[in-house]
Amino acid sequence: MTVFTPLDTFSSEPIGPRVYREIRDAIVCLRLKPGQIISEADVARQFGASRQPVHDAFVRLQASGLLHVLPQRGTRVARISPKDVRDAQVIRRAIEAATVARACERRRPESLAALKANVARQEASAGEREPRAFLKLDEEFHRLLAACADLEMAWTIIEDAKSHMDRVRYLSLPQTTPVATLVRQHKAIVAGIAAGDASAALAALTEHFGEIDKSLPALEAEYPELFEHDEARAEPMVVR
Amino acid sequence: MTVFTPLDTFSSEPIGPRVYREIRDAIVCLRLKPGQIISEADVARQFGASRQPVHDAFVRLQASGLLHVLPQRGTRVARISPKDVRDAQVIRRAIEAATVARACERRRPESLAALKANVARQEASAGEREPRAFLKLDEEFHRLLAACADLEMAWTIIEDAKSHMDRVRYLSLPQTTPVATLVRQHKAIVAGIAAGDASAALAALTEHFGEIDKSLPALEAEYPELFEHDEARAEPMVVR
DNA sequence: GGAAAACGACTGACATGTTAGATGGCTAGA
DNA sequence: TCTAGCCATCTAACATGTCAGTCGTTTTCC
Repeated sequence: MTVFTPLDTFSSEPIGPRVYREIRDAIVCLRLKPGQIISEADVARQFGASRQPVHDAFVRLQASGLLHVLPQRGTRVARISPKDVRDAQVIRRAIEAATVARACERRRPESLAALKANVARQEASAGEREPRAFLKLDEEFHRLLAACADLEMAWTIIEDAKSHMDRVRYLSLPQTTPVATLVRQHKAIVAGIAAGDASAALAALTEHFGEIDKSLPALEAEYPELFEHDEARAEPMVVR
Repeated sequence: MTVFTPLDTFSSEPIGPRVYREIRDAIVCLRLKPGQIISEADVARQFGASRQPVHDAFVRLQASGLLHVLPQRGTRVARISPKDVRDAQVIRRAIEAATVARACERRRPESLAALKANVARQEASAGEREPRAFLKLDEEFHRLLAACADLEMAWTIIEDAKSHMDRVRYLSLPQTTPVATLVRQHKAIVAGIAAGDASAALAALTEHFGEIDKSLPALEAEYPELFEHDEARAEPMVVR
C-alpha cells in the first residue's frame, strides 16, 4: 500500500519540510490509520531518506497530538479521541468567532475579494466528484478569514485544531453534509463581513459548525478501532 | 553569565524534555535576549549534552515562534513582535472566555477547591519580594481554569500564546500592575464560576486582560533592540 | 586602490552509529 | 500448567560524523 507520495528528487526544497508535510497529510487523510504503529526507521526507508528528518517530523507531530511517541517502544498514530475532537471544536469556534468579529472591523477590499474568489471556486468544485478539491478550498477559506482579520496567528492554531476534526470529516465523507450547504454558509459569512455586520457573520459561523457533533457517535460505533476509548490500550494494530 | 541551570546528573528523566524546558524558560524569562544569536552546538556544550536533544528542542521552539531558525546560517531568539503579542492576546482572550463560560457550566467541587487554594497561595505570595513565585501560581491558575472547564487542550494553546505575552511581562516587572490587583481579579473570576454566573466571570476576565496594551509602546521605546520593527516585519500572509 | 576570487570559520541539514529500555518468545524448573 | 529467568529483537533516545550553504576576511590580480 502506498501511503506516502515519493519525494521529488529534483526539488531544491529541503527534505525535512517535505517529509513533515507528507506524514501529516497521510495522517489527516487517514492513509495512516489511527492506532497504527509506525517507526522512524521504517518511514525513513519508505521515503528513501535518513531517519533524522523523519525524527524531526515526529517531534512536531507529537506536539500537535497527531502522534503518540512511546519512548523506547514505538510510535502510534493517535487514535481519534472524541474528547479531543470536541475540545478542538470548542477552541476553533472560539478563535474563529473572534476572527470573524475582527474581520468585520478591519476588512479590506482585497481581502474581501480574495474571500469571494475562493467561495466562487468552491461553488465550481461543488459539482465535481472529487471532494478533496473542496476540502482544500475550505482550508484556504478559513486561512483567508484569518488574513482578513489580520490575525495570522489564529490560522496556525486553527490548523492544529482542524487536523483533529478533519480526520472525522474524512471518515464521514460518504454521508457528509452536502457541499452546497457548506458553500452557502461560507457565502453567508462573507456577506456578513462585507456588510460589517458582525452578528450576522457570527450567526452564519455558528451554523457552520456543529455538523460534526451529530456524526461523531455513529462513526465511533462503526469504526471502534479508530477511536480512543476510555479503557483503551488494546493490542496494537500492525499494518504494513 | 549563566543562562541555563545545569542538568541534574542523577535525574532519571530523559535529557530531551529537560533541555527543552530549560531553553524555553530561558527565553520566556529573558535570560536569553530577544534577537540574540545562539547555536545548537554551543547550547549543547553548555548543557554538557549532545547536539541531538538541543536540536529537538529547537525544532519545537521554532514551531512555537520563540526561535527563528535560519537554515545554514544560525538561530536567533525571536525578537518580541508587537503584532504577535497583540495577536496572542486576542487569541488568549477568545479561548479563555470560552473556557470560563464552560467552567461555569461544568464546575465540580474539587476543581473549585483547587482554584480557591491556588488563589489563597497567590495572596500569600503577594507580599513577597520575589515576583516569580506569583507568576508560577498565575500560570497554574490558568491551567486549573482549563481543567475546571474540562478543556485541557485550551491550556496547551494558551501556554504558547502566553509565552509571547510573558516576555513583555517580565520586561515590565518593575512598573507592573500591583500583584494585589491581579489577585483580586483572579478572585472575582473564581467567584463568578462558583456562582455559575458566566457574565460576572467574563467581566472579571476582561478586566484581567488588557494590562499589557498600555505598557507595550513604552517598553518598545525603551528597549528597541528587543523588538521586531515594521521594516523587519515577518512575512505577511500571502493572499492568493 | 579596488574588484573579485579564494579561503576559512561558522551554521544547521542530513546521515549514521551506539545505547538503554521495552517486549515477547522460549526454556528450565516447580 | 504455571512461573521465573534469559535472550533475541524491536524501539526511540542520544551521540557523532559529514556536508553544503552562508558570510566575513584575506588574498590575488589588474
